[in-house]
Amino acid sequence: MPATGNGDILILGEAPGENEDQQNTQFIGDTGKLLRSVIPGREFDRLVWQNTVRCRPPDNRDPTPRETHACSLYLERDIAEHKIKAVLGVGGVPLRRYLDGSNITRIHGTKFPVQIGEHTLWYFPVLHPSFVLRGGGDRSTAYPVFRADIKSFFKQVDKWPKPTIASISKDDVLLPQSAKEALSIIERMREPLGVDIETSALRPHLVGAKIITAAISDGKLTCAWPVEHPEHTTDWGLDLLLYATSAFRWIAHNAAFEYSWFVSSARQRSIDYEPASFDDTMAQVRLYHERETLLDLNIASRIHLGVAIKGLTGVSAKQIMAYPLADVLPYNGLDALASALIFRKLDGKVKKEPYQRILDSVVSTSEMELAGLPIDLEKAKLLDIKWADKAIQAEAAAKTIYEVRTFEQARQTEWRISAPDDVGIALAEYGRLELKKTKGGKQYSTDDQELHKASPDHPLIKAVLEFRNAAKMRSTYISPILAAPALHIDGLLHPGYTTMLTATLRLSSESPNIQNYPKRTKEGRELREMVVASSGLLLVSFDFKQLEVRIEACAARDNALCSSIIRGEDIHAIWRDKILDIYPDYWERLVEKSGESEEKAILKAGRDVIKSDFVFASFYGATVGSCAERTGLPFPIMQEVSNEFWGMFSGVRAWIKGQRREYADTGSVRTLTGLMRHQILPGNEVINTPIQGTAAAVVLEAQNTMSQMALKERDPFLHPRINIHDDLTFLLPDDERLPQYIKLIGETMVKCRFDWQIVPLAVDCTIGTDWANMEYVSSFTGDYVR
DNA sequence: CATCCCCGCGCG
DNA sequence: AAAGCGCGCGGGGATG
Repeated sequence: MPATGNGDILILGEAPGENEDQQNTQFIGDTGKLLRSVIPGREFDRLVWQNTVRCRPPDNRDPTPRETHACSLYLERDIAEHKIKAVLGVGGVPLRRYLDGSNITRIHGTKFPVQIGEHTLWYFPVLHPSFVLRGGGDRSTAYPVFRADIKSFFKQVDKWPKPTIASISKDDVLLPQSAKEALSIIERMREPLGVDIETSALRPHLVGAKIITAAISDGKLTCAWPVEHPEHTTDWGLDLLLYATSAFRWIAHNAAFEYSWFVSSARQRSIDYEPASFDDTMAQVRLYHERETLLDLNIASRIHLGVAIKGLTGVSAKQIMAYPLADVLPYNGLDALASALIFRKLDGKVKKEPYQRILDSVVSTSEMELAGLPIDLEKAKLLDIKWADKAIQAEAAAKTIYEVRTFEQARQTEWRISAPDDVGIALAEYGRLELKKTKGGKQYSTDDQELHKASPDHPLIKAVLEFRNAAKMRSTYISPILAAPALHIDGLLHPGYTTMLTATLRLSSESPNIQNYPKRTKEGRELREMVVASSGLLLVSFDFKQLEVRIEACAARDNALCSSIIRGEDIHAIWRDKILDIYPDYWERLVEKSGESEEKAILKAGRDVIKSDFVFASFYGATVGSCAERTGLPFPIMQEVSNEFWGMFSGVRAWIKGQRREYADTGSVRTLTGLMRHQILPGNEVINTPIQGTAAAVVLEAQNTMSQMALKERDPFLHPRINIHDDLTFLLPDDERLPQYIKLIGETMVKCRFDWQIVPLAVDCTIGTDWANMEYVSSFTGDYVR
């Protein structure tokens, strides 16, 4: 099938459909209609239409790579003939042809250079109209993104510079043999310097972790040298690295990694070291692309430099220790080079405020990771025994139950209490319970709620839930603490944090995830006793009060909500009390749900339920039915409460509507701090993203401020030690200085730092010798502009 | 053996 | 079809 049309822009589809095949032309039918409907009319006479594969594959399947390849010669000819300057690539099939391993839902709307035959041109991927049609056409959640990308393509295509592909080769990497030689190369470079290191382990505090090689590049000159590589250890490698990164501004792809290795290596050797100011290409890329992922240096280099940097050496980062030094050095050097070049491409092209916040968080978060947390090993051992015992008992009890014995006899296999599949089959097929199927329809649903609904006091269900709970306590929360002393050189617990991974730029924590240690039930909270203050210190937590509600109030500028906050009302407690007034029977449900017996504790648990399952849920778009199910309130009661709620907060309701409109118009949403998110978003994420993202920025700003103060004053107590989204925890001296520290931190955290703030921020301060038994000491409320 | 997904569940 | 959002982790199972 020949190309249709005449002009300098190629619309490149996947493959002809049936009608298109018969009529010998591209993009007819519904998909073509939808595509044409979003292309500005004046552009039509410059369009050339063609498909990646020129013949229709049977049954409308995706073309194979071989078929795609076979047609590429024709495509080259079309491009040369029409002097095509840019390709609007429609859907995932042509995208994968030019950017291997990428995903259209992640990369739509991003131009990158491609080499097709002799020609270098821009490729701009957009969603496929058939994907949009499947989701409901112009009512689909994908439609705003589809339309916005195509509009922006035509708006910008004539302003784009000529695409270029960086000429990079591993022969560019110089291999100095001495400190003197390396220094003379580095001194010929121009700031800022791209820097990259290869290491034997992911984190510097792990036992046996070493920097094996290092590399520096300014985009023209690049050099790489061994530090502590098994083949060759230099006595100058580390010193040179520390010198260069303290004397010159530097750039890294994920600077937190480099920062924590540099600082940690210096401190371990008692070297006085202060890193120079730095930039982070991962942060640039994260903000430039306005969506999560797309962080990988290889993809970034492919998009921004035209070269997949990792493909040039054939070294795999995951098994770096398996390669000879002669392979590692060029690999290391090219990463530094790519980082230096990407920085220069993106410098000045990302929003300053969010970018600076990420750079600051590199320091504060690295310091948090490096500092680690003291643990009580004896307590951990006791808890391990306690929960192991509970697990054994629950499993033994389950094994005697009729359904399980029948399961094992009938199937002649052992019934496994930890396999949801076995649990479902035993209950539904060898017992008489009705269980829903899971989302994929593959198994019986056996989650807590479903089992409880099926039969609240079935002995097998009780045993399974007890076992699951005990197993989770041990494997997820206790065992990482037991393992910590053998893993880390200082014997402390070092949860790791990532700063750029999440959709809203919240931090996330891993190994272990310190952000999800149990808190809501008494029994679960006991696990927090494993995290303790070292002697002479106290754990001191500062928790932002109702942070997301305050932000939604600012975003919506809702009078009722703002006034309620300014009056200092506890909105979750108020709605809990309203509900208990209307429906006193709910008390029993709260008693059962919380497992508490004291009135105060039950009220607190009730507040938490209403907070997460009604107030927050409603603010983020939950339906009345879902709120009713989650809180355990009867539907009519929930309906009544909900009506009153929205009557009161009509401003929030209007803001929610406005958010949906903004997404429909632009395919993007933004936080109050200017962080954009441009990707396919289901309706309720459109609401959640601005709120959660703004809250994350507020907390990060406080974290960064405290950390900067700690470095400036040379007072390590001021470094936050834990970040849990609305909570910063510190380890402070338990002496006469404590009140001043608390006052300083509390007042700093609630300071008004944003022009959109029309209600105050507030924090509650709690202290304890362990992380479970924290007592309230004071609150701080900040200023605000109204 | 490594890697991915599913399921379930802890936190904000 | 969508059902509040955001995370990480462990066990089981399928895949290569």
